[in-house]
Amino acid sequence: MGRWQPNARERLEHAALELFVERGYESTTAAEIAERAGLAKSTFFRHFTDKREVLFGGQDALNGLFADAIAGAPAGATPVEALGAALAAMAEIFVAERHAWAHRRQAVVMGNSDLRERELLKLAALTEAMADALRRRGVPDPAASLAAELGCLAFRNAYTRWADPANDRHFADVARQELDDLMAATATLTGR
Amino acid sequence: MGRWQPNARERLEHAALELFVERGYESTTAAEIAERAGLAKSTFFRHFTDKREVLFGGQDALNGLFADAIAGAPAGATPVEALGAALAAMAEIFVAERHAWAHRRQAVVMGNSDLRERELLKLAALTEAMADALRRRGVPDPAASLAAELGCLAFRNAYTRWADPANDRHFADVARQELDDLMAATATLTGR
DNA sequence: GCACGCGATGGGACCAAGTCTCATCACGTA
DNA sequence: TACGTGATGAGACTTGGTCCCATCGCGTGC
Repeated sequence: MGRWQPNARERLEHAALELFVERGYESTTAAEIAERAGLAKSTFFRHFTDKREVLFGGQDALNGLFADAIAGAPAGATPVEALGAALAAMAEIFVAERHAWAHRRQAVVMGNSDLRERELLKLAALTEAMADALRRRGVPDPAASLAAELGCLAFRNAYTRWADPANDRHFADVARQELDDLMAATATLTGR
Repeated sequence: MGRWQPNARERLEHAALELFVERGYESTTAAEIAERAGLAKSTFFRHFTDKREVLFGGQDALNGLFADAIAGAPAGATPVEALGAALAAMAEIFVAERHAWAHRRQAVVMGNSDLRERELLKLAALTEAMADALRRRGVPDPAASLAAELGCLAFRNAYTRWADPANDRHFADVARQELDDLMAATATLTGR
Protein backbone atom coordinates (compact mmCIF):
# COMPACT_ATOMS: atom_id res chain seq x y z
CA MET A 1 0.00 0.00 0.00
CA GLY A 2 0.96 3.61 0.24
CA ARG A 3 3.33 2.78 3.00
CA TRP A 4 5.84 5.47 3.84
CA GLN A 5 4.03 8.21 2.00
CA PRO A 6 4.20 11.44 3.99
CA ASN A 7 1.53 13.19 6.11
CA ALA A 8 -0.15 10.07 7.43
CA ARG A 9 -1.98 12.07 10.06
CA GLU A 10 -3.36 14.60 7.61
CA ARG A 11 -4.38 11.86 5.20
CA LEU A 12 -6.30 10.17 7.99
CA GLU A 13 -8.08 13.38 8.99
CA HIS A 14 -9.00 14.07 5.40
CA ALA A 15 -10.25 10.54 4.71
CA ALA A 16 -12.24 10.55 7.94
CA LEU A 17 -14.15 13.75 7.25
CA GLU A 18 -14.79 12.59 3.71
CA LEU A 19 -16.25 9.28 4.87
CA PHE A 20 -18.23 10.86 7.70
CA VAL A 21 -19.88 13.20 5.23
CA GLU A 22 -20.56 10.36 2.79
CA ARG A 23 -22.00 7.70 5.16
CA GLY A 24 -22.23 9.33 8.55
CA TYR A 25 -19.98 8.98 11.58
CA GLU A 26 -21.50 5.84 13.04
CA SER A 27 -21.57 3.93 9.78
CA THR A 28 -17.89 4.55 9.25
CA THR A 29 -15.32 2.17 10.67
CA ALA A 30 -11.90 3.16 11.89
CA ALA A 31 -10.54 0.43 9.64
CA GLU A 32 -12.32 1.98 6.66
CA ILE A 33 -10.80 5.38 7.38
CA ALA A 34 -7.37 3.84 7.56
CA GLU A 35 -7.97 1.92 4.36
CA ARG A 36 -8.96 5.04 2.42
CA ALA A 37 -5.86 6.76 3.71
CA GLY A 38 -3.78 3.80 2.56
CA LEU A 39 -2.94 2.75 6.11
CA ALA A 40 -3.80 0.00 8.58
CA LYS A 41 -6.26 0.18 11.46
CA SER A 42 -3.44 -0.13 13.99
CA THR A 43 -1.77 2.90 12.44
CA PHE A 44 -4.96 4.91 12.83
CA PHE A 45 -4.94 4.32 16.58
CA ARG A 46 -1.28 5.15 16.73
CA HIS A 47 -2.09 8.67 15.51
CA PHE A 48 -5.40 9.14 17.34
CA THR A 49 -6.30 7.76 20.75
CA ASP A 50 -9.94 7.74 19.69
CA LYS A 51 -12.08 7.44 16.61
CA ARG A 52 -13.61 10.80 17.62
CA GLU A 53 -10.27 12.48 18.09
CA VAL A 54 -9.64 12.45 14.34
CA LEU A 55 -12.01 15.44 14.11
CA PHE A 56 -10.42 17.41 16.94
CA GLY A 57 -6.84 17.94 15.89
CA GLY A 58 -5.26 21.30 16.60
CA GLN A 59 -7.38 21.81 19.68
CA ASP A 60 -4.33 22.14 21.91
CA ALA A 61 -2.95 24.78 19.60
CA LEU A 62 -6.22 26.68 19.88
CA ASN A 63 -6.05 26.58 23.67
CA GLY A 64 -2.48 27.79 23.65
CA LEU A 65 -3.24 30.61 21.24
CA PHE A 66 -6.13 31.70 23.42
CA ALA A 67 -4.10 31.61 26.61
CA ASP A 68 -1.18 33.45 25.01
CA ALA A 69 -3.45 36.18 23.69
CA ILE A 70 -4.93 36.70 27.15
CA ALA A 71 -1.49 36.79 28.69
CA GLY A 72 -0.32 39.23 26.05
CA ALA A 73 -3.15 41.72 26.51
CA PRO A 74 -2.16 45.20 27.76
CA ALA A 75 -1.42 45.35 31.48
CA GLY A 76 -4.29 47.70 32.22
CA ALA A 77 -6.91 45.74 30.29
CA THR A 78 -10.01 44.55 32.10
CA PRO A 79 -10.84 40.83 32.01
CA VAL A 80 -13.41 41.40 29.29
CA GLU A 81 -10.99 43.44 27.22
CA ALA A 82 -8.46 40.61 27.49
CA LEU A 83 -11.14 38.20 26.29
CA GLY A 84 -11.87 40.47 23.35
CA ALA A 85 -8.23 40.51 22.36
CA ALA A 86 -8.04 36.74 22.61
CA LEU A 87 -11.14 36.27 20.44
CA ALA A 88 -9.69 38.62 17.86
CA ALA A 89 -6.50 36.59 17.83
CA MET A 90 -8.51 33.51 16.83
CA ALA A 91 -9.08 35.12 13.46
CA GLU A 92 -5.66 33.91 12.38
CA ILE A 93 -6.93 30.34 12.64
CA PHE A 94 -10.43 30.79 11.32
CA VAL A 95 -9.57 32.25 7.96
CA ALA A 96 -11.65 32.17 4.81
CA GLU A 97 -9.73 29.19 3.40
CA ARG A 98 -10.90 27.00 6.27
CA HIS A 99 -14.48 28.13 6.08
CA ALA A 100 -15.80 25.30 3.92
CA TRP A 101 -13.91 22.71 5.94
CA ALA A 102 -15.19 24.13 9.22
CA HIS A 103 -18.73 23.99 8.02
CA ARG A 104 -18.57 20.38 6.90
CA ARG A 105 -16.86 19.35 10.09
CA GLN A 106 -19.37 21.20 12.24
CA ALA A 107 -22.29 19.49 10.51
CA VAL A 108 -20.78 16.09 11.26
CA VAL A 109 -20.06 16.96 14.90
CA MET A 110 -23.53 18.35 15.52
CA GLY A 111 -25.11 15.30 13.94
CA ASN A 112 -23.75 12.82 16.45
CA SER A 113 -24.12 12.70 20.21
CA ASP A 114 -20.73 11.14 20.90
CA LEU A 115 -19.04 13.89 18.93
CA ARG A 116 -21.00 16.66 20.63
CA GLU A 117 -19.92 15.12 23.91
CA ARG A 118 -16.28 15.24 22.87
CA GLU A 119 -16.69 18.82 21.73
CA LEU A 120 -17.97 19.75 25.17
CA LEU A 121 -14.84 18.22 26.68
CA LYS A 122 -12.67 20.30 24.37
CA LEU A 123 -14.62 23.45 25.16
CA ALA A 124 -14.26 22.75 28.88
CA ALA A 125 -10.51 22.50 28.38
CA LEU A 126 -10.58 25.79 26.50
CA THR A 127 -12.54 27.41 29.32
CA GLU A 128 -10.07 26.11 31.85
CA ALA A 129 -7.17 27.46 29.80
CA MET A 130 -8.82 30.88 29.69
CA ALA A 131 -9.52 30.88 33.43
CA ASP A 132 -5.90 29.95 34.16
CA ALA A 133 -4.61 32.72 31.92
CA LEU A 134 -6.87 35.23 33.65
CA ARG A 135 -5.74 34.08 37.09
CA ARG A 136 -2.15 34.61 36.02
CA ARG A 137 -3.17 38.18 35.20
CA GLY A 138 -4.27 38.58 38.81
CA VAL A 139 -8.00 38.13 38.32
CA PRO A 140 -9.31 36.50 41.54
CA ASP A 141 -11.30 33.34 41.38
CA PRO A 142 -14.96 33.52 41.08
CA ALA A 143 -14.39 36.28 38.53
CA ALA A 144 -11.78 34.38 36.53
CA SER A 145 -13.89 31.27 36.00
CA LEU A 146 -16.96 33.40 35.34
CA ALA A 147 -15.17 35.47 32.74
CA ALA A 148 -13.81 32.30 31.14
CA GLU A 149 -17.29 30.85 30.92
CA LEU A 150 -18.49 34.06 29.33
CA GLY A 151 -15.60 34.02 26.89
CA CYS A 152 -16.33 30.43 25.96
CA LEU A 153 -19.96 31.24 25.30
CA ALA A 154 -18.95 34.17 23.11
CA PHE A 155 -16.54 31.89 21.25
CA ARG A 156 -19.19 29.23 20.70
CA ASN A 157 -21.69 31.75 19.40
CA ALA A 158 -19.10 33.37 17.18
CA TYR A 159 -17.86 30.09 15.76
CA THR A 160 -21.38 28.90 15.03
CA ARG A 161 -22.14 32.11 13.19
CA TRP A 162 -18.86 32.22 11.36
CA ALA A 163 -19.09 28.59 10.22
CA ASP A 164 -22.56 29.13 8.79
CA PRO A 165 -22.33 28.65 5.01
CA ALA A 166 -24.24 31.86 4.41
CA ASN A 167 -21.75 33.90 6.42
CA ASP A 168 -19.09 35.96 4.67
CA ARG A 169 -17.85 38.17 7.49
CA HIS A 170 -14.44 37.84 9.11
CA PHE A 171 -14.23 35.88 12.33
CA ALA A 172 -12.89 38.86 14.25
CA ASP A 173 -15.94 40.96 13.37
CA VAL A 174 -18.39 38.25 14.33
CA ALA A 175 -16.59 37.55 17.59
CA ARG A 176 -16.41 41.20 18.64
CA GLN A 177 -20.12 41.60 18.07
CA GLU A 178 -21.02 38.43 19.98
CA LEU A 179 -18.96 39.53 22.96
CA ASP A 180 -20.54 42.97 22.92
CA ASP A 181 -24.01 41.44 22.78
CA LEU A 182 -23.24 39.22 25.74
CA MET A 183 -21.92 42.09 27.81
CA ALA A 184 -25.01 44.12 27.01
CA ALA A 185 -27.18 41.21 28.09
CA THR A 186 -25.31 40.98 31.38
CA ALA A 187 -26.78 44.27 32.47
CA THR A 188 -30.33 42.98 32.02
CA LEU A 189 -29.95 39.92 34.27
CA THR A 190 -30.69 41.64 37.56
CA GLY A 191 -32.98 44.35 36.23
CA ARG A 192 -36.52 44.51 34.86
CA MET B 1 -30.11 -16.45 40.03
CA GLY B 2 -31.97 -13.64 41.68
CA ARG B 3 -34.25 -13.50 38.72
CA TRP B 4 -37.46 -11.63 39.25
CA GLN B 5 -36.35 -9.89 42.37
CA PRO B 6 -37.55 -6.29 42.38
CA ASN B 7 -35.63 -3.06 41.77
CA ALA B 8 -33.25 -4.40 39.15
CA ARG B 9 -32.26 -0.90 38.12
CA GLU B 10 -31.46 0.20 41.65
CA ARG B 11 -29.52 -2.98 42.34
CA LEU B 12 -27.43 -2.32 39.24
CA GLU B 13 -26.71 1.27 40.24
CA HIS B 14 -25.71 0.18 43.72
CA ALA B 15 -23.50 -2.67 42.52
CA ALA B 16 -21.85 -0.39 39.98
CA LEU B 17 -20.87 2.35 42.42
CA GLU B 18 -19.63 -0.30 44.84
CA LEU B 19 -17.41 -1.91 42.22
CA PHE B 20 -16.18 1.41 40.84
CA VAL B 21 -15.06 2.43 44.33
CA GLU B 22 -13.41 -0.95 44.92
CA ARG B 23 -11.48 -1.41 41.66
CA GLY B 24 -11.99 1.76 39.68
CA TYR B 25 -14.27 2.47 36.73
CA GLU B 26 -12.06 1.15 33.96
CA SER B 27 -11.20 -2.08 35.70
CA THR B 28 -14.86 -2.92 36.19
CA THR B 29 -16.75 -4.77 33.49
CA ALA B 30 -20.40 -4.26 32.69
CA ALA B 31 -20.77 -8.03 33.02
CA GLU B 32 -19.27 -7.88 36.52
CA ILE B 33 -21.72 -5.20 37.58
CA ALA B 34 -24.60 -7.29 36.32
CA GLU B 35 -23.23 -10.36 38.06
CA ARG B 36 -22.98 -8.63 41.41
CA ALA B 37 -26.56 -7.43 40.97
CA GLY B 38 -27.61 -10.98 40.20
CA LEU B 39 -28.42 -10.18 36.59
CA ALA B 40 -27.02 -10.82 33.12
CA LYS B 41 -24.97 -8.46 30.99
CA SER B 42 -27.78 -8.14 28.46
CA THR B 43 -30.09 -7.00 31.24
CA PHE B 44 -27.62 -4.31 32.24
CA PHE B 45 -27.78 -2.78 28.78
CA ARG B 46 -31.54 -3.07 28.79
CA HIS B 47 -31.63 -0.68 31.75
CA PHE B 48 -28.75 1.59 30.73
CA THR B 49 -27.78 2.54 27.22
CA ASP B 50 -24.22 2.98 28.40
CA LYS B 51 -21.82 1.71 31.01
CA ARG B 52 -21.40 5.36 32.07
CA GLU B 53 -25.09 6.01 32.29
CA VAL B 54 -25.38 3.82 35.37
CA LEU B 55 -23.92 6.73 37.35
CA PHE B 56 -26.23 9.38 35.90
CA GLY B 57 -29.73 8.22 36.78
CA GLY B 58 -32.25 10.82 37.80
CA GLN B 59 -30.63 13.46 35.63
CA ASP B 60 -33.81 14.04 33.68
CA ALA B 61 -35.71 14.52 36.92
CA LEU B 62 -33.14 17.11 37.95
CA ASN B 63 -33.58 19.02 34.69
CA GLY B 64 -37.34 18.94 35.06
CA LEU B 65 -37.21 20.13 38.65
CA PHE B 66 -34.93 22.97 37.63
CA ALA B 67 -37.12 24.03 34.73
CA ASP B 68 -40.30 23.82 36.81
CA ALA B 69 -38.80 25.94 39.56
CA ILE B 70 -37.81 28.61 37.05
CA ALA B 71 -41.27 28.52 35.50
CA GLY B 72 -42.85 28.74 38.95
CA ALA B 73 -40.89 31.77 40.12
CA PRO B 74 -42.92 34.92 40.82
CA ALA B 75 -43.99 36.79 37.70
CA GLY B 76 -41.98 39.88 38.55
CA ALA B 77 -38.76 38.05 39.38
CA THR B 78 -35.60 38.97 37.46
CA PRO B 79 -33.75 36.17 35.65
CA VAL B 80 -31.23 35.92 38.46
CA GLU B 81 -33.96 35.76 41.08
CA ALA B 82 -35.58 32.93 39.14
CA LEU B 83 -32.24 31.12 39.09
CA GLY B 84 -31.94 31.60 42.84
CA ALA B 85 -35.35 30.05 43.38
CA ALA B 86 -34.46 27.12 41.16
CA LEU B 87 -31.19 26.47 42.99
CA ALA B 88 -33.03 26.56 46.30
CA ALA B 89 -35.51 24.02 44.96
CA MET B 90 -32.63 21.60 44.35
CA ALA B 91 -32.27 21.26 48.10
CA GLU B 92 -35.08 18.74 48.07
CA ILE B 93 -32.89 16.39 46.06
CA PHE B 94 -29.56 17.07 47.71
CA VAL B 95 -30.53 16.19 51.26
CA ALA B 96 -28.25 15.03 54.05
CA GLU B 97 -29.11 11.35 53.47
CA ARG B 98 -27.65 11.47 49.99
CA HIS B 99 -24.51 13.29 51.03
CA ALA B 100 -22.29 10.26 51.49
CA TRP B 101 -23.53 8.71 48.26
CA ALA B 102 -22.97 11.96 46.35
CA HIS B 103 -19.43 12.22 47.58
CA ARG B 104 -18.48 8.69 46.62
CA ARG B 105 -20.09 9.08 43.21
CA GLN B 106 -18.37 12.41 42.60
CA ALA B 107 -14.98 10.94 43.41
CA VAL B 108 -15.52 8.21 40.84
CA VAL B 109 -16.73 10.62 38.16
CA MET B 110 -13.85 13.05 38.67
CA GLY B 111 -11.36 10.20 38.52
CA ASN B 112 -12.17 9.17 34.95
CA SER B 113 -12.07 11.19 31.76
CA ASP B 114 -14.95 9.35 30.06
CA LEU B 115 -17.17 10.03 33.05
CA ARG B 116 -16.20 13.69 33.24
CA GLU B 117 -17.08 13.91 29.58
CA ARG B 118 -20.52 12.42 30.20
CA GLU B 119 -21.02 14.80 33.12
CA LEU B 120 -20.36 17.73 30.80
CA LEU B 121 -23.05 16.43 28.46
CA LYS B 122 -25.51 16.24 31.33
CA LEU B 123 -24.61 19.73 32.49
CA ALA B 124 -25.07 21.03 28.96
CA ALA B 125 -28.55 19.51 28.94
CA LEU B 126 -29.25 21.16 32.28
CA THR B 127 -28.07 24.49 30.92
CA GLU B 128 -30.29 24.11 27.88
CA ALA B 129 -33.28 23.27 30.10
CA MET B 130 -32.65 26.41 32.13
CA ALA B 131 -32.31 28.57 29.05
CA ASP B 132 -35.56 27.21 27.63
CA ALA B 133 -37.40 27.86 30.88
CA LEU B 134 -36.09 31.42 30.95
CA ARG B 135 -37.12 32.01 27.33
CA ARG B 136 -40.62 30.86 28.22
CA ARG B 137 -40.58 33.56 30.88
CA GLY B 138 -39.96 36.10 28.16
CA VAL B 139 -36.22 36.54 28.64
CA PRO B 140 -34.79 37.32 25.18
CA ASP B 141 -31.99 35.29 23.78
CA PRO B 142 -28.51 36.29 24.43
CA ALA B 143 -29.62 36.98 28.01
CA ALA B 144 -31.41 33.66 28.47
CA SER B 145 -28.46 31.50 27.47
CA LEU B 146 -26.08 33.72 29.37
CA ALA B 147 -28.15 33.49 32.54
CA ALA B 148 -28.42 29.72 32.09
CA GLU B 149 -24.65 29.45 31.80
CA LEU B 150 -24.29 31.50 34.93
CA GLY B 151 -26.83 29.36 36.75
CA CYS B 152 -25.04 26.21 35.68
CA LEU B 153 -21.73 27.53 36.97
CA ALA B 154 -23.35 28.42 40.28
CA PHE B 155 -24.84 24.94 40.43
CA ARG B 156 -21.52 23.26 39.72
CA ASN B 157 -19.74 25.30 42.36
CA ALA B 158 -22.49 24.69 44.88
CA TYR B 159 -22.63 20.96 44.22
CA THR B 160 -18.87 20.61 44.51
CA ARG B 161 -18.89 22.42 47.84
CA TRP B 162 -21.92 20.59 49.15
CA ALA B 163 -20.58 17.15 48.20
CA ASP B 164 -17.29 17.82 50.00
CA PRO B 165 -17.09 15.35 52.90
CA ALA B 166 -16.12 18.14 55.29
CA ASN B 167 -19.24 20.12 54.45
CA ASP B 168 -22.21 20.09 56.78
CA ARG B 169 -24.26 23.01 55.48
CA HIS B 170 -27.55 22.64 53.65
CA PHE B 171 -27.46 22.73 49.87
CA ALA B 172 -29.76 25.75 49.71
CA ASP B 173 -27.37 27.82 51.84
CA VAL B 174 -24.32 26.86 49.79
CA ALA B 175 -26.13 27.53 46.53
CA ARG B 176 -27.40 30.94 47.56
CA GLN B 177 -23.93 32.01 48.56
CA GLU B 178 -22.33 30.75 45.36
CA LEU B 179 -24.86 32.62 43.25
CA ASP B 180 -24.32 35.80 45.24
CA ASP B 181 -20.56 35.48 44.84
CA LEU B 182 -20.92 35.06 41.10
CA MET B 183 -23.17 38.09 40.77
CA ALA B 184 -20.73 40.16 42.79
CA ALA B 185 -17.92 39.01 40.52
CA THR B 186 -19.90 40.04 37.44
CA ALA B 187 -19.52 43.67 38.40
CA THR B 188 -15.72 43.39 38.40
CA LEU B 189 -15.42 42.04 34.85
CA THR B 190 -15.48 45.37 33.05
CA GLY B 191 -14.00 47.48 35.83
CA ARG B 192 -10.54 47.89 37.40
C1' DG C 1 -57.78 -25.17 37.47
C1' DC C 2 -56.00 -24.15 32.82
C1' DA C 3 -54.61 -21.77 28.63
C1' DC C 4 -53.03 -17.58 27.18
C1' DG C 5 -50.55 -13.27 26.71
C1' DC C 6 -47.32 -9.87 28.37
C1' DG C 7 -43.22 -8.01 30.13
C1' DA C 8 -38.74 -8.90 32.08
C1' DT C 9 -34.86 -11.87 31.91
C1' DG C 10 -30.90 -15.17 30.33
C1' DG C 11 -27.94 -16.74 26.95
C1' DG C 12 -25.18 -16.32 23.30
C1' DA C 13 -23.84 -14.82 18.61
C1' DC C 14 -22.00 -10.93 16.58
C1' DC C 15 -19.71 -6.32 15.34
C1' DA C 16 -16.70 -2.56 16.19
C1' DA C 17 -13.58 0.14 19.33
C1' DG C 18 -9.38 0.02 21.35
C1' DT C 19 -4.91 -2.45 23.18
C1' DC C 20 -0.91 -4.98 22.58
C1' DT C 21 2.88 -7.56 20.62
C1' DC C 22 5.90 -8.82 17.06
C1' DA C 23 7.65 -8.85 12.53
C1' DT C 24 8.69 -5.86 8.68
C1' DC C 25 10.14 -2.05 6.02
C1' DA C 26 12.44 2.47 4.58
C1' DC C 27 16.01 5.44 5.50
C1' DG C 28 20.18 7.44 7.42
C1' DT C 29 24.74 6.52 9.10
C1' DA C 30 29.13 4.37 10.21
C1' DT D 1 27.52 -3.12 3.57
C1' DA D 2 25.89 -3.76 8.15
C1' DC D 3 23.31 -1.61 11.62
C1' DG D 4 20.04 1.23 14.32
C1' DT D 5 15.82 3.81 14.42
C1' DG D 6 11.25 4.99 13.78
C1' DA D 7 6.99 4.24 11.39
C1' DT D 8 4.08 0.71 9.70
C1' DG D 9 1.40 -3.94 9.00
C1' DA D 10 -0.74 -7.88 10.74
C1' DG D 11 -3.36 -10.11 13.81
C1' DA D 12 -4.76 -11.84 18.41
C1' DC D 13 -7.37 -10.33 22.24
C1' DT D 14 -10.63 -7.81 25.58
C1' DT D 15 -14.63 -5.19 26.22
C1' DG D 16 -18.58 -2.16 25.11
C1' DG D 17 -22.74 -2.50 22.90
C1' DT D 18 -26.52 -4.70 19.71
C1' DC D 19 -29.59 -8.19 18.49
C1' DC D 20 -32.35 -12.31 18.49
C1' DC D 21 -34.68 -15.94 20.58
C1' DA D 22 -35.94 -19.01 24.23
C1' DT D 23 -37.47 -18.87 28.87
C1' DC D 24 -39.71 -17.48 33.03
C1' DG D 25 -43.06 -15.26 36.39
C1' DC D 26 -47.41 -13.30 36.79
C1' DG D 27 -51.92 -11.76 35.84
C1' DT D 28 -56.31 -12.55 33.21
C1' DG D 29 -60.18 -14.73 31.33
C1' DC D 30 -62.53 -18.83 30.82
